[in-house]
Amino acid sequence: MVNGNTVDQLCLSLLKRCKTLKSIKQLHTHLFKSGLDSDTFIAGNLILHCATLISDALHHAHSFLLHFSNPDAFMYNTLIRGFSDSDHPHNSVTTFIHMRRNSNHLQPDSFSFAFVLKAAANLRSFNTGIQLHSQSITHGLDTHLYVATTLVSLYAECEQIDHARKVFDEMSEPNIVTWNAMITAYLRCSDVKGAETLYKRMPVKDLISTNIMIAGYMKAGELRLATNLFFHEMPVKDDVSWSTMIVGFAHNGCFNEALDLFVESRRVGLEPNEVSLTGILSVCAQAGALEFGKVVHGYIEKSGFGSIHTVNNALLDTYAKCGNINMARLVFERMPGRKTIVSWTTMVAGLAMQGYGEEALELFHRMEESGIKPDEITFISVLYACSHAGLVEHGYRYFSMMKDHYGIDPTFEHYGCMVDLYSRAGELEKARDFITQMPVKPNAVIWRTLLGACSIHGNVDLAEFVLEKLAELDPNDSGDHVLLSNIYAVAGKWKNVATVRKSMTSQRLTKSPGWSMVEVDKVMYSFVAGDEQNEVISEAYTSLKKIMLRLKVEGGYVPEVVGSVLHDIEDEEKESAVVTHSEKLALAFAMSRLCDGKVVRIVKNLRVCKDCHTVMKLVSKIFRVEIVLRDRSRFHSFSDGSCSCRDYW
DNA sequence: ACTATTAACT
Repeated sequence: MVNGNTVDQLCLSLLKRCKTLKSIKQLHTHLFKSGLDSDTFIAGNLILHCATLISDALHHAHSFLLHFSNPDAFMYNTLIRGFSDSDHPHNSVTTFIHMRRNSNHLQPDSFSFAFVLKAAANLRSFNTGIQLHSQSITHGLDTHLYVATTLVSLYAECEQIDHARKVFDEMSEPNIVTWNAMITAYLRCSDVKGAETLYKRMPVKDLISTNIMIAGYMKAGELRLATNLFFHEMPVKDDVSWSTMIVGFAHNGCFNEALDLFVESRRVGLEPNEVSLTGILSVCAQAGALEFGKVVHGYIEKSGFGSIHTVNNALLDTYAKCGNINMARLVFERMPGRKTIVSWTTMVAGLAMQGYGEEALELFHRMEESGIKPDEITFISVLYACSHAGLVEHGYRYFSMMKDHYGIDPTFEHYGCMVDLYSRAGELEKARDFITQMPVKPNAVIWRTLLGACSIHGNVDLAEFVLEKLAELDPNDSGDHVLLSNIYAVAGKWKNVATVRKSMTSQRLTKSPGWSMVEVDKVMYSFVAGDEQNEVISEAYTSLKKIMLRLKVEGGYVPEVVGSVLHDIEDEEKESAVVTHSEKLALAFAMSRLCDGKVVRIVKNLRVCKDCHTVMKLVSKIFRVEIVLRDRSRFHSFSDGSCSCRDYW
C-alpha cells in the first residue's frame, strides 16, 4: 500500500508531464475518478500548473476552483496570481472578492494582496487600488515588503506619484526592488528629476536600477544624459542595457544611432536574443531599413531564432513596413507552428498599407476559418484595408459585424477608420453625419480626419465647421491651421489664407517639420525641408536640378504650387523651397547614389503632397526606376508613370 | 514585487 506522500509525488510528476490543456484535462479526469482531486495539496498544484505553465488553461483552473468544496488560501492565491498577468486581470479581483465572501474562515494573506494589487496595477484602476489598499491596512499588511512594493507600482501605473511616495516613506525597510519600483514610479509620472534624486540616494544600486534610469531618460528624450551619465558609466552592461538604448534611440527618431549601437553590441561579443532581435527589427520597420533588416533576417535563420513567434511577427512587420510585401507573404506562409492573432493582424495591416484591400479581407476570412477570433486591433486593420481600397460598403459591414457578431465595442480608432472610409470616398456628408451620431463625444483626431478630407475635396464650408470643433478640443495644433489655409488657397480665398497665417504667427504656432529618409548602403539618410547645407544636401540639390530639368523638357512637368504652399514650411523665406519637399531631396539623393535596377525606397513622416506625387510618377517613367514611398498613411509604388494608390490616398 | 520586444486610426 502506498502512503499519501508517495501519491502526492506521483501526481506531481504526472502534472509536470502535462504540456497542453488537453493532457491536463485527461489527467484531471483520472484524478477525479480516483477522488484524488479533492485533496487540497493535489488540487492546489493542479491550479498552479494551469495558472502558470499552460497558456490557455486558466479558465479550467477557474471553473475547478468554483466547484471545489473547501478551497484553501493557496488555491485562491494561485488563481489570483494567474489572472493578474493574463488578458483579464479583472478576474483576479473577482476571485479575491469570491475568496472573501465564500470562505469566512479564510483570511487574505500577503500573497493574496500582492497578486491582486498587481492585477489592479495592470488594470490601471486607481479606485480598485484604493479599496484594496484600505483592506490591506485592516489586515495589517500594508507595510509588508511585497505588498507595499506592489502598492508603489500600482500607484505609479495610476500616475498617483504622491500616493506611491507615501507608501514608500511609511515602509520601515524598503529593499532594492522597492527603491527600483519607486524610481520607476517617478519616471512613469514624467518626473525625471525626482527619479534622479532618489537614484542618487539609493544605498545599493544594481544593474537593474541603472537600466531603469536609461529607459526613463531615453523616454524623456534625454539621449545625451542617458548615454553619458549611465550607459557609458556602467561597469557592466547586460542585454537589457543595450536593447533599452537601441529602442530608445528609435523612439526619438535616431535610427542610425540605433542601428550603429546594434552593430556595436555584436562587435563587443554580445549575442542577440529574442527580445533584442524583435527590438532591432522594430527599428528597421520604423526606419524602413530593408537592407539592414535582411542582414538581421540572415542572422535569425542561422541562429535558430526563426522558430520563435515574436521574432517571426517582428520580421513579418519589418518586411511589410519596408514595402517588401512578397517577403512578408513568404515569412507569413512559412511561419512555423500556429500563427498567432498578431501574425494574422500584422499581415492584414501589411497588405492594407499597400492597397491590397481584397487580399487583406481574404486573409481576414482565412483567419476566421482557422478558428482565431479577431480582436479590436484586427478590426482596425480590416477597416483600414477597406478605407484604403475604397471598399465603403464592405467597411460598413465589417464595422457592424465587429459589434454584433463579435461583441467588440468600437473605440475612437474604429470610429476614426469609418470617418476615413467615407472621407476618402468623397462622401463628406456621410462622414459628418457618422461623427455627429457617434455614441461618444468625438475627439480631435476624428474631426481632423474629416478636415483632411475637406482639404482633398476642397470643401470650404465644412472645413470651417470642423475647425470650430477643433478649436474647442485642441486649438494649438498647427497642422489644422495649415490644412485650413491650404483649403482657402485652393479656393482662391487669399484674404482668408492671410488671416489664418497671421493668427498662426501671433499664436506662435509652428509646424512640425516634414522629413524623409532613404537607405543607401545600410545607412539611413534623412532630409528635412529647409535644412542647413551640408555635403549630402548639396549632392541631393545638384541631382534634383538635373532631374527637374528632364521632367520639364521630357515630361511637360509644371510645378503645382497652390495647395502645397504651406505643406512643409512655416515662413515666407522658405516659400521658395516649395519645390524641395524632403521626399524630393531623398529621391534625388538616392538616384545619384543607387546603381541601376535598384528600387528607391523612401519613408516620409507626413502625407505626400500632390506635387511630389506627380513628380514621383514622372521620374518612374522617364528614368525607368521603381520608387516605393511609405508616407504617413500608406505605401505608394511608382512604376512606369503610375502609382499603386491609383491616385486614391 | 522592479528594467528591454512585435499588430492599428490623424
